[in-house]
Amino acid sequence: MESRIDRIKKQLHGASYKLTPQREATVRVLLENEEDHLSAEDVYLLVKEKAPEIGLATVYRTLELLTELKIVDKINFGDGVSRYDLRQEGAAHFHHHLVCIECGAVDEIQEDLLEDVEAVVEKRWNFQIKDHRLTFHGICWRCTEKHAEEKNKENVNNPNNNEDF
Amino acid sequence: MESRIDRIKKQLHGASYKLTPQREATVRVLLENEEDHLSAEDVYLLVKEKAPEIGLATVYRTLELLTELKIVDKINFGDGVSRYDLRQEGAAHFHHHLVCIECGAVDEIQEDLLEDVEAVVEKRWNFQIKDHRLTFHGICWRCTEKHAEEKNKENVNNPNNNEDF
DNA sequence: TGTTTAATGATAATTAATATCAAATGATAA
DNA sequence: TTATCATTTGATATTAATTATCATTAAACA
Ligand SMILES: [Zn+2]
Ligand SMILES: [Zn+2]
Ligand SMILES: [Zn+2]
Ligand SMILES: [Zn+2]
Repeated sequence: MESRIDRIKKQLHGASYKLTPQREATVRVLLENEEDHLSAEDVYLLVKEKAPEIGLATVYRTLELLTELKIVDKINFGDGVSRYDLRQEGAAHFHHHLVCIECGAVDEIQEDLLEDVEAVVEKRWNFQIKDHRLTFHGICWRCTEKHAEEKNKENVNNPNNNEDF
Repeated sequence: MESRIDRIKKQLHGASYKLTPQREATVRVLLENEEDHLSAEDVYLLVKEKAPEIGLATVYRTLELLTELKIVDKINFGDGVSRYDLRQEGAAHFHHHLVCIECGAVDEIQEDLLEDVEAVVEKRWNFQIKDHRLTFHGICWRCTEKHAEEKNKENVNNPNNNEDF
């Protein structure tokens, strides 16, 4: 954690920015909620817990800065809100997402999976890929399991249930 | 074109909606600009040319309705605006996009390309995929060509240019 | 220490999208 | 046709996310 912050500090310095206390507090919130997909507002509320004097504008500015430096990626899942996602250290590309249309959960896929597709696109469309966004919308494993359980319960209560036939 | 509108009309009726003159005008604008990626505001301005009495709210409502019926897909390329894209008739999935980070052009990929990836995701992550969004960010072929031309010109003007060594 | 520059916080302004509601339209049945 | 009822519309108010502004503060400098 500390070493991660140190490296981010160096990245900022490399682009002649400072890691101010407000920026550090913001980065810490992102690190502590690495698996979440927080909006600027979400980050603001969490940062305020440790640094109550921080302003919303500063959070927006910090997130913008981190995006510019490719420390975080900005993504929009279709609700009108931008969300901010720490990039895996050293990752060449942004990771992928599974958005559940039933429960709203957002799961991550860290594996690349797109290598072949990107080779085709670069060649056939003569397009130099710098980054990508890949999001699947569907039903997550938790919701699928829940459905199976419910169906089970139904059949126990009513063994002659023949909806399957 | 007319037959396409007829089929959309039937889709609306099937869901017990009417194809009102306002809705038809909106659909026509989408058909006439099929390769563009119009925002609600863009659509509004274009529709007003043929149906000046239409209100912005109606355009938003129509686009929402068409999205619900999967006649159009709503997509966001990272500027804060939703854009609306006619789905290919009969297409199972939304097509992919190439967004140029230099000139802003948005090109389309109609080929699926994701079949294998989706099979892996469905199995390994136990996720039932219903739809997807795939966007590549990079440099389009036009910008690449332009760069090549510029470099050429440079070398003609200054044959001893040795920046390549 | 004074001087310059960068960063911050409060708040105003902008913008996209949604909500509200009275009026218009359209289909339906007497 | 006319009365009736639900749907749709247009104008406008409202909400919500983001950006802009600007005076103040903090940091680097020399
Ligand atoms: Zn789920
Ligand atoms: Zn993520
Ligand atoms: Zn380009
Ligand atoms: Zn498209």
